[in-house]
Amino acid sequence: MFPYPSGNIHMGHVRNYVIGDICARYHKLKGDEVIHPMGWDAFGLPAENAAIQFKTHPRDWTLNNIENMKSQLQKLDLDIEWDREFATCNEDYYRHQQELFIDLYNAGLAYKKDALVNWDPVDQTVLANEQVIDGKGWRTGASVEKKNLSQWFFKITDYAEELLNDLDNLKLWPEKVKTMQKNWIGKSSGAEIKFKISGSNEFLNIFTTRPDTIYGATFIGVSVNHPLVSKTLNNKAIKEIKDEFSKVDGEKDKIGVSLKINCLHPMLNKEIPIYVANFVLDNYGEGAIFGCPAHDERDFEFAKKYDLPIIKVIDCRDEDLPYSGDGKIINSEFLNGLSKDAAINEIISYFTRKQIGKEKINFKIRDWGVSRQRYWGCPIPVIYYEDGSYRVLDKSELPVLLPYDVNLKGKGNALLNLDKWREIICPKTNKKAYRETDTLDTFVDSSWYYIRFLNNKLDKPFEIEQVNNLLPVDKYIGGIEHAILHLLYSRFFMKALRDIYGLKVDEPFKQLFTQGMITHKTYRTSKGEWVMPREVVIKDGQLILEKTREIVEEGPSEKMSKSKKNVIEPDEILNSFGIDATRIFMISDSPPDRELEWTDEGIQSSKNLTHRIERYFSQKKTDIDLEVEKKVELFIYNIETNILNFSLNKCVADIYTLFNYLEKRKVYLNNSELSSKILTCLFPILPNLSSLICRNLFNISKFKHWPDVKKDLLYKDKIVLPIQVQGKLVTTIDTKKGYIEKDILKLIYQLDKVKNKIQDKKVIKVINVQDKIINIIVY
RNA sequence: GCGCCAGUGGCGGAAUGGUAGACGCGCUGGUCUUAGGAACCAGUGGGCAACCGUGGGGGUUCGAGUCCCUCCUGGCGCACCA
Repeated sequence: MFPYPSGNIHMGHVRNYVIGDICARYHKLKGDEVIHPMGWDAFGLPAENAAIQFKTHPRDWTLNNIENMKSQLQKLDLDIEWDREFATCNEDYYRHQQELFIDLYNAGLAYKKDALVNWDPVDQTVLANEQVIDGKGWRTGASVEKKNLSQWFFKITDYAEELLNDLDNLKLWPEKVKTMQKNWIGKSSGAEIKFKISGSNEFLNIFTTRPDTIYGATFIGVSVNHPLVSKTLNNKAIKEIKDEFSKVDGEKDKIGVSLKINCLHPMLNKEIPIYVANFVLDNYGEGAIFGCPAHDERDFEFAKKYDLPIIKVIDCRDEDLPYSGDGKIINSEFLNGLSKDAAINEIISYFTRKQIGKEKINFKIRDWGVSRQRYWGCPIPVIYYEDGSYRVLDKSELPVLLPYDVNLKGKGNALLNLDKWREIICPKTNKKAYRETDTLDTFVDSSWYYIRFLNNKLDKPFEIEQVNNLLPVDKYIGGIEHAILHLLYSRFFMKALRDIYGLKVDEPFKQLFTQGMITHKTYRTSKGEWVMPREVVIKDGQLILEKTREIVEEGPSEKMSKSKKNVIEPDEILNSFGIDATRIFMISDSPPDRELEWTDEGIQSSKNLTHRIERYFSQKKTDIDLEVEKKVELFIYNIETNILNFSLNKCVADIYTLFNYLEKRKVYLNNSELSSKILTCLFPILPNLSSLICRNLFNISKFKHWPDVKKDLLYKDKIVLPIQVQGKLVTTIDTKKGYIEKDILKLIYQLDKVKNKIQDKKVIKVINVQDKIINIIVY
């Protein structure tokens, strides 16, 4: 995943890009066509906030950071094609995005509507549902407010079913990410039922997964944001209810206020009251429910509190109420005696016949709100006329450039105050018009950047042929935090573009690898102040702060963060330990998908390994025998297998195993053919060091092809055969593959250890797994 | 509450149902010395031993860290989803 240019590369970036670089270098050596690009996710709020804080311009701040981070990345010796580089904040990227916006609009996948949206009061902008975590903005942590605003949306819900189903085809994605997306899409099937409002000709729509319990409905609950509420109550009354609701711990207490109007029960000749209830969500289903207290925990609690009738419609013991399981339907006229599923079918067909309801599949996922009320983003190519109507621009009218000269000091969106940019005369109608001042969510930028990497110079977003030939991305590496943000949006984009352009690609990323985070020990003083690990020393068995001699306490290893002062700067590490040791450490201690704890010992031993390899190859050549050759072939095989499986920690173990063997036997390969093979295999992991040694030994600077493994040399003739008695290991014997069972048993029975085990018992069975193990069963 | 993943030495971690602990860190003892952020040699799961050992308890199997059931613990995600 491409980085956000926040200022400096951090260790997480280093790990991410080293993993990818090892794969890329390996595949290049194999002769595969590899595209290994880098770019910048360069629009976004941090730039704007930083610009205000440091009195600079978001563009200058961003471009500066890019320059800095690029030079830092280059120090890592990454084999990146910098020709493909771009930043999403530059015109030559976002102008094409504006074109895609127009495509989406024309395809009916982008639309504008008034909606209740998430408002981040700190960043002063709207956020998509995916960007609100536990009711708080994902970047600011501020409590999100609900606002009714006219906003642009992308119709991701059109693809809900496909986004869900196609997860099954993503065989090379972590199960965890797929589960998260599945939960987010949130498909459930049930029915939509129309309840007639008493004394009115209007109806209230309700979604339920349990239409079989309709006869047990004794009240209606609506969300406080439901249209019926604003129609019935005045603003003051609504505000009072909201205040009331915000006072209780919404997760626990179910409270409500009667709207003092009723609904007609669709099956029974009776009226049931409508309540505004705090536990009814406005963003799920229709924002309205029917309450069936006997068979739903929440409804039960609510009914108890407000003394509403509880009518049992599924046969169960009274003490089991509320009972939400399966059972025989009772008290429900023609449904009586049916099971849950049969009753659901029966009642839905009844509703359909009577036109008071229908079968309904409901999705939790909502359309993607993409409008942001901030300056530093891609302008939305739309103009508004004075009568309030709007027009999406033609592609010929693009690009809509983001102006540079803005005043960011005022509150709100700087573009709103920039009349000379905002006001135009529409060239089509000659009428006065105003540009859209909302910009696109930065997740739009990152939803198609991998396509742009195929050709960043093209005068249109992409070439259809090229997309068909080269996508999906074979290996995509990044953190799991994007599981339902970037990774879901990109899947939607790929599918939408497929339908618009007739592409043959369904999914953007064939294999997803989620790398673990890097952690480091934390330390704090007795006052609770965080202390940098390198300022801590041990004195008389006590951890103390070197400067002030204060006693400090060691905390758990946690994700590196500036606030906890446990950050390690890549620049410093590269300067003291070099590229190769840094790369080795990034992959050595843990599997790449798990946490990696930063330790001083770890980076030091990585450095020692690089020295050791260097020393090894400077030794004079000795005789080489077949066994050495076999070990080298095994090494090639193992490294290759482990790179392909992302088991990079095992690659490091393979390196140690090989050099332990060679040095133990004092076999030195120097400039032999075997050295060349070993160095080629080291190249993806240690490009700098292996190139250097290669130049010294062979006077060539480039590695040729990845060596083909001589499979016949992997065959092991001599084996150590484990001998078990009663399934427990007793001893092992050295033998050769293909031994004759009868002959070897004679030998085995003479071994003291075996004799002692068997004693005078009778051998009743011998299990010989040829060349693997022998198990003797006695009685 | 629901879902997913994990639990193996002092630590990070290896083990297509077939010798548990590869490899590394740390530690112990030693060697060398151009005194290094070294290097090298030997050792390092527990136990004197027989033996015991992969979170607990069952099961399948000739054989289980690995498969099944169940419980416990930890992590992550979702969570009033009607």
